[in-house]
Amino acid sequence: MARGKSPTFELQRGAILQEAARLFADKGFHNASMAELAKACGVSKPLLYHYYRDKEHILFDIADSYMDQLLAIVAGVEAQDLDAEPQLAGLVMRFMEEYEHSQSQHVVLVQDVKFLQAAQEEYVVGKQRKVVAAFADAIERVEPGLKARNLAKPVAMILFGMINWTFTWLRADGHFTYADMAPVVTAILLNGVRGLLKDGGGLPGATSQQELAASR
Amino acid sequence: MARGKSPTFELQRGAILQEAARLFADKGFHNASMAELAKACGVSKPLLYHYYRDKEHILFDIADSYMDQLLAIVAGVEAQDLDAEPQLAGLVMRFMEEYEHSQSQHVVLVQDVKFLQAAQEEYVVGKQRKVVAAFADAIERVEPGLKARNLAKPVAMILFGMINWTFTWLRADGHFTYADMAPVVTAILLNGVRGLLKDGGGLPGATSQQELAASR
DNA sequence: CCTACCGATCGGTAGG
DNA sequence: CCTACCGATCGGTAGG
Repeated sequence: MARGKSPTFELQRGAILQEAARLFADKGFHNASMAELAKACGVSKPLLYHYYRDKEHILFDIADSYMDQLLAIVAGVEAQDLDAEPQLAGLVMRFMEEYEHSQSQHVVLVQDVKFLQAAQEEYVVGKQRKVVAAFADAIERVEPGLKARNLAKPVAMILFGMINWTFTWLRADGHFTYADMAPVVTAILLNGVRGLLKDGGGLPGATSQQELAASR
Repeated sequence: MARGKSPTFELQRGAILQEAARLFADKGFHNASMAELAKACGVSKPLLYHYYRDKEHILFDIADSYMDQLLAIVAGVEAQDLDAEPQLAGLVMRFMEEYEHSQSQHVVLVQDVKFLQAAQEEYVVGKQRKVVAAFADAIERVEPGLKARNLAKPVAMILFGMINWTFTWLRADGHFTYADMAPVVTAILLNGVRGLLKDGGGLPGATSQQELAASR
């Protein structure tokens, strides 16, 4: 008869996951060793293999469980049935709040997911696509004219650029905080998107582009 | 008397550099082997060590020479003595044009520079800081009010987020091109920054932030 | 005594 | 849950 797992199994696993996220984010997946991870967790290297089959499964669990967190945030904001602009602002605010406390997970997601096997990578990327679709929908509600030009998704990716890039320059202990920057990002996005469809707003084919080409 | 180096030395070195950028960007610095690089270059592994002392010097040369290219673009736009908005738009346009043709170099810069020795990393980061300062100055010229709030540099980093993140979603063969997206980014930035200092623009302390906190 | 370049193998360490 | 190891592959260099 199977004895079942120790009641502390999930706790230990979670501790390993958190330490691994920190280590992989800091040193990179291939430059971080299982021996280092074992030492950081205060356990032997073979014991790590009691909780995870191999190094790649740890990477997958970091990325997959983090995507579940982000999807839960999306669902939570959508359940509030907000108007278009507060909903988009809420998504940005909630994501940046989450990012502040998940820096390691996010860095791993961005820099190491490509090292997963194709099937596992695709599984994580599928969840990422759901998040992008939710943001694109929210953007489309704010500026419905973007839909006709298929610009909702590109604008969503531009927004993700603004907030995801914060990992390279925003420090939790720095002069500016995530709470400071979330409204700035929201303002740039909302003001920026509102002006996007006007004449001279800079859309492909508008005059500003040709002026730049001429000044080359 | 020193005979000097072969006339093809610099050509060979440049070819290795380009191939290494492609390989490191694709597989990551630590997951790419010198044997693979040698094979991709069509030379023996020992011959690589004739052109570069070790693997890390290749990484440094990729990042450092790429930063020189970006600094040259900044200098070129500044030499045009444009008005504030055309100058900022020009910087964005030129950088995205460059990015389109330097995807590998840019990915290496973003994901692998942290693996350099501290002194070499700091050298590259110093050049990055010059680029950021140039963009922050251009942003400040467009919206001088940002200076008092020390927001020029954060807004510059938000802009770099928009354009640097394109590496994760813009494909040279995709539906949208860099040439399509540069004006969109410029429009979002210019419209966004213009509205940033107005009441209700979403700056730290503005009502929108408190509303979101209340709706939590 | 230089450079250019090879096949073979070095000392160490990776994941398991 | 440990010590002790493995097959393989790493970055870098030996002799010629």
